[in-house]
Amino acid sequence: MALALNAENELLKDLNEPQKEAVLHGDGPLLVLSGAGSGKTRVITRRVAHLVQFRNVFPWRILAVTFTNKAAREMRERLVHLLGAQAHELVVSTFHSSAAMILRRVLREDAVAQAVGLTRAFVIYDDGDQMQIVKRAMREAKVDPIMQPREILHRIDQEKNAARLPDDMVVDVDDARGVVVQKTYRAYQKLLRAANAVDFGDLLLLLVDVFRKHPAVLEQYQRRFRHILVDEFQDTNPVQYELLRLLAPPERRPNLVVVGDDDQSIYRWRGASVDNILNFPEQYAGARVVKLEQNYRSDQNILDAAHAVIQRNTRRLPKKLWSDRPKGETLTILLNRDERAEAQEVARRIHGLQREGFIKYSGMAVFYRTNAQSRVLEEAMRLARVPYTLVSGRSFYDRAEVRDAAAYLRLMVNPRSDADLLRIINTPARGIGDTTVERLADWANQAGVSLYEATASPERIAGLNTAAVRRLSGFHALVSSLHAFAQDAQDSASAVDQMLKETHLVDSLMTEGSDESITRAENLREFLGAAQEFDLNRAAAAVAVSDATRTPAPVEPGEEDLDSSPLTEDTPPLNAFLEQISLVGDADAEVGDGKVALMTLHAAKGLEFDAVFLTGMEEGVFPHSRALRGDDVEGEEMAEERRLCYVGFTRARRRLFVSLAQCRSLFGELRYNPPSSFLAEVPQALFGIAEQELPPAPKETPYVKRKRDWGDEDDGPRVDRTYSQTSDGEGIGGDVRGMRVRHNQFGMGRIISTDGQGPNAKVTVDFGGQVGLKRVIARFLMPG
DNA sequence: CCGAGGCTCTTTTTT
DNA sequence: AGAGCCTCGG
Repeated sequence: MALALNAENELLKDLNEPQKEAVLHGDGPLLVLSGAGSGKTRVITRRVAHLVQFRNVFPWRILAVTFTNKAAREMRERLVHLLGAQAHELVVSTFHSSAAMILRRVLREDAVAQAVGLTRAFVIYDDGDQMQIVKRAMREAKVDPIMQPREILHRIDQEKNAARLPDDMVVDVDDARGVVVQKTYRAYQKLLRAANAVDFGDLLLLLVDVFRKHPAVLEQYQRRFRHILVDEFQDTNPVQYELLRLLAPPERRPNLVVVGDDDQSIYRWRGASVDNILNFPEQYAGARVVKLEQNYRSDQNILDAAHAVIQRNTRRLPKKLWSDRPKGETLTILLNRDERAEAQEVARRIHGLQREGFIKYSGMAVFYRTNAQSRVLEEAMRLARVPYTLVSGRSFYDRAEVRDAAAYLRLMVNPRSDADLLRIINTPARGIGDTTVERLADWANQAGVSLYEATASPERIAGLNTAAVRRLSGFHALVSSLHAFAQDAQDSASAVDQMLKETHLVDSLMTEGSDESITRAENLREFLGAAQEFDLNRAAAAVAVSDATRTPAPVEPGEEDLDSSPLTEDTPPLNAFLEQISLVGDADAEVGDGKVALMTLHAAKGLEFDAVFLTGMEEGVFPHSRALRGDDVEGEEMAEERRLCYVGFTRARRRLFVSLAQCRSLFGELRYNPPSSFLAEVPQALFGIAEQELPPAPKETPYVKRKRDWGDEDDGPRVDRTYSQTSDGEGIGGDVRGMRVRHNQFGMGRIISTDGQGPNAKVTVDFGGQVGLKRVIARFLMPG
């Protein structure tokens, strides 16, 4: 017993009071309001460990849900560290992954499968597939072409996020667009079911639907999951919340622990509703509320800056983040001529920090608002030989050839998947062209069968010549053979291998012989490698939860029938691999590893770094122009941008660099954006510079000049790219920083930063007083 | 039936 | 600037 007590103290020893309170909280709902860097992941993992070790809760009765796979992976690792092999019996995954697993499970029951219209082999469609289906749905529902497919899809997604099936939509009769959405939505769902496919939204929505309609099924899971913990609760959308309410009904005072920070809610656009966290205490009457307000991560200057920005938002839950950390270094502004100069400057600073020796590459990160900004940054990192990883999650699986391979795999497990069939019916080219496909599709439509089924007897299809018939038969034989193989496949690698062989995907690329096609062939081999790795991991996990190590099933009366098996059990190996691809993405792109991390602000949530570079701090870039448009009446979009800024700032432990460019090319036009309004919100002392040195606050509208307006003439603004291209990121006048200089017109000043080198370098000089910051050409300056 | 080339339109963030 | 869509010529 003494030993156990010691162990318990061990588990609690480095926690502060509110953290302990959350970890030790007994039964009933709990809301943990946790500010940035206040140790919430630690609280969740310790609580789970505590439940298992000291409250004798079976690990398989605990469901811990996160939003991103990164977060889930990290949590699992920490739990393995705390609990050992038992941790593998916990269900730790994202909302979508756990919903997918449970959905496959409940489909075991015929009644459910019937009602939902899916089999256990269902496949998950991604964004591209969804677009295809929407277009087809629009045709079949014969809707007025008053809306773009993209927009309709967005509306459908929103409906799903709100937990509404087509029939649940409330549409006004004279709301023409609403009618279009509803009709398309209905046809869209029919097409998905016909293809034995679901989209991301369905994973949650259909499960909610099943639970609502089959109380007995729901009850099994209510009984099984005695403890549910949700991370990043501020980002739950209504379907997710509904799922939680079903599994943990408020009136039962369930053991539901939700952890979140309303200031870090950045997924409103995806249907997340901050109200979920704001109203939780009412929804779950009697819920305990614990606030984690001590920040352990960032130096005070950084926290002050973050606070200055976020406190401009109204409608926040009252809390005040504090820290006993030192003030630390001041924040640094990097003002640059254009985005290339910006990227180079960031690379240069990264080198600088690394050379100082206190911060390693792996402790640094570069953030940006939109993915499009990453390209220039990547280029600069390569040029400057800064090791970096692009944390985008899915780059590898987004490549065309890899998606082709995935489409074949999905077709293997589920030949009815029309979207996949259409994708690869002529890849590699096998002489089945548009006309043939159109006739095939028409016939399938008439007959009410899938495209694959239609290829079974192509001779029945009118208008096809003998060659086309022969080719379709050949294709059918291929898919049917692959399907048969997939039925018996014990692992995913053998299926991938077989698929690559039979389809000649690799061979055809190799015969093509171009550099590019060889790269693509290599990607496909890498895809096979990914499948092998996946199989190994799965096997290892299976061993960990094998009967030998399994925590015994319950012996409590009335619980003999409780299913304690791993949730993954019902997912066939190939589906599991596919699920990993679509739900988890590229697991290789891990943070750390001696490399600087490049990512969007959204991807940065939940991470922390010694040094953070927040690039593109310009009005229109960040905050994004969408949030600045007039249609944001509530200011909600702007509030979300501000929260995003808060998230970005609070990722930094020690150093925070904010950088901006005077002009930047966007969609082929040069844009002159004023500095981000967020910069003006930060007290200037935090930058360690006097008031007048700051870039001017945004007032004029961004100056935009279209390229074709100025053609090849030398008039109009131009960016001289030669500086960016010739300089190597080393010593672009770096040593003149702080130097005193004199200018004929502006007088005495101090150099803040430089772009380029030589007499034509652009130099930012602080002239003080009325003049303030000016950018001037180096040759107009005299040493002061 | 296939590929090349010109055209348009686009972009926020992701499970 | 780049991707995807469409049209045209082989």
